[in-house]
Amino acid sequence: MGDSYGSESLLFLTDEQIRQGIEAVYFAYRGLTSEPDRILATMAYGRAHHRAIHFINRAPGTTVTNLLEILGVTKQSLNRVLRTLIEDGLVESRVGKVDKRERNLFLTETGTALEARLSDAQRTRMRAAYRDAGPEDVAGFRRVLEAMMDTEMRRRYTGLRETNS
Amino acid sequence: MGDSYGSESLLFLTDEQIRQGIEAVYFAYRGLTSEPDRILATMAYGRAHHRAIHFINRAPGTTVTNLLEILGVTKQSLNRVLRTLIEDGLVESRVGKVDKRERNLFLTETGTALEARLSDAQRTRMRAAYRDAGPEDVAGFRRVLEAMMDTEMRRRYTGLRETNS
DNA sequence: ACAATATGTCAGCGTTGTTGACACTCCAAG
DNA sequence: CTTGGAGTGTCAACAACGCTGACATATTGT
Repeated sequence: MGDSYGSESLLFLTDEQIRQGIEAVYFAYRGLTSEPDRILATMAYGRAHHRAIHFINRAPGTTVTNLLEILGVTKQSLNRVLRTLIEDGLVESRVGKVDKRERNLFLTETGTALEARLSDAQRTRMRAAYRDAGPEDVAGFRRVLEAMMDTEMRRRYTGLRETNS
Repeated sequence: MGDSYGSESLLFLTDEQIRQGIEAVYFAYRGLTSEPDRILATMAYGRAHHRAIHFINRAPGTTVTNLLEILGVTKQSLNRVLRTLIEDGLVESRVGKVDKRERNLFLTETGTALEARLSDAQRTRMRAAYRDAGPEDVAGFRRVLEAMMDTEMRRRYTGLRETNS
């Protein structure tokens, strides 16, 4: 493939080139989830559990509603996953201090350990890809991906960073 | 965010920076599938149907086994999807010429129309992202993503291109 | 003839998404 | 203080789409 998508040719983007980009995201997503999926399958968990664990770890103390918005699922669906994680002692749900209706979610030690195991697998792959490419490519990679997230998602995404206090 | 991932800082990649890349892929994948999902939901189809249609369009005449390898699912799972697509007249299954055990898959006119509608939605978003970034960024984007696909996937991916004759 | 391949199909199961309905707690406005 | 609404949890039912296992059929190659 080599320089088939060199920068000079990108002024005129064919549908074929665009399609290759779409497929690349699809395969990359699959590559990023395959290892965690294998780990989770050995303990009766799935990708939904991974997502919950990931974002609780990322923003400890987040509320259920906040998590619902980030994940874009219904509360019934999330609740089922959260319940098993709490029962299994991976997630702790504390009643909110200011608003007692809210539940602040935290990973327990066990939960943190699983999170680390799952994200290690992903980071290893990610680091390898970053290394195989190069710093310039990584910067471009990030800029295109951020441009791809729709407005609503970017709001959630950046909003989450502020929660991280 | 701005230059938080400028190229000079990437010589030292923190776990935080890597995690942001992982999340970006997740959100980008979601952004890429949300519109097609909405279209498909109106006609009793799902993402699995989209994937099948996409790769049959990409490599007309592909066999069932080939498709199984690309999609990485079981034949039972694919068969369920393929059956409905054939029944609904979106996909045509012709007995192989050289090997009569094989079935060569093609999109019908209706199937091609749906494929166009679905990929139009994705291409529009992709083009917008490419435009918001720039040629250099797009080249980096592609290089990192290709490095992310695991060896097996890249084999299938590139192998598919040759089938396209 | 026989083994292997490609495909299709049936039955059953698990995860994870959906709607709809309902209950409870708590906050805030009237 | 009462009432409305937000945040949360839960039950039931359902659909999409993965999976395994088993079996049938046609075809191919040895």
